Amino acid sequence: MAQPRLSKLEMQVMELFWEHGSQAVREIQERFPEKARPAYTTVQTVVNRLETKGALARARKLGNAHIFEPTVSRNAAQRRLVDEFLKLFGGRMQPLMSHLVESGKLTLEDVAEAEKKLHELAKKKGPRK
Amino acid sequence: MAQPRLSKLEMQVMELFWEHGSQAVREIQERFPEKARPAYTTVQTVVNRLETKGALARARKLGNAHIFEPTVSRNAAQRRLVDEFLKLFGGRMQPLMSHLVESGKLTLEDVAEAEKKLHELAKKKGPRK
DNA sequence: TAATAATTACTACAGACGTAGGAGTAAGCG
DNA sequence: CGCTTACTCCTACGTCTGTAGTAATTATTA
Repeated sequence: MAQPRLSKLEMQVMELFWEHGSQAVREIQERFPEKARPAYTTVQTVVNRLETKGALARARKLGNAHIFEPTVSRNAAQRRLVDEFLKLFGGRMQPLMSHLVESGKLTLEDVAEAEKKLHELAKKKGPRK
Repeated sequence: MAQPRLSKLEMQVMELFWEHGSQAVREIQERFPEKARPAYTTVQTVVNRLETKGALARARKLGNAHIFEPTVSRNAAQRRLVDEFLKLFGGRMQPLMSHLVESGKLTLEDVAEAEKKLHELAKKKGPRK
């Protein structure tokens, strides 16, 4: 498997790595909002699983603690999620977009931004037939 | 819980209900593409779970078979998924849109469509400050 | 109505996840 | 060099999902 699927909590942990770089389990754990902070060993388990999945690697040791570093990019991981998610909609964008619009999450700026990107991409790749 | 989360397979089954209306387990099963058709009892299990979750209900009997009918709308279920999915992105649309664009799933038509919807919505709700 | 076919009901099970406890071990401190 | 603290390693466990078998029951039909 290229990149195995990452679960919700695993993504949250990865997010902390992408945002703050290499760090130890303790640091990760303490970055969780106090109100919803998992036990140290819970974070540890997740980190271990991420290591097994090849999303994190041990970079070095600091004292007796392992410092982990991300080995997949946020981009790759998110892409993976988006692809999978789209399948739930039968790959059809229309319903997805509708929901985004109706829920108020998608703004005109977002749309404009997307349009710009699309045009750039079209230019780079060459206009299709 | 308003609508409990529906899994991938559960969504696939629901999709068949939304598309074809009330039907029996056997029909559902046979609608799966032959190449990836789960065992009859697998479908049955999923249908039962959907019933428990309140997404399907027994409408009537035909012979000794139960005819199930959907009790949640496709719209509501999809909305649920979209909301949950967005959380994985910290609610930020930008990365999501980027991926959609880059994967080539989002077309200019989709964007135009979204824009139109946004304008309609703005009109209906009244222009904000 | 007795045999046959189709359905339902119940049970099972493995893998992924969230969650975490406990034992063992290494590090630093006094 | 013991003591205390922090961290790792291993194990566990309940829930959800995908998957499906078997037994019991109901229809159907010859």
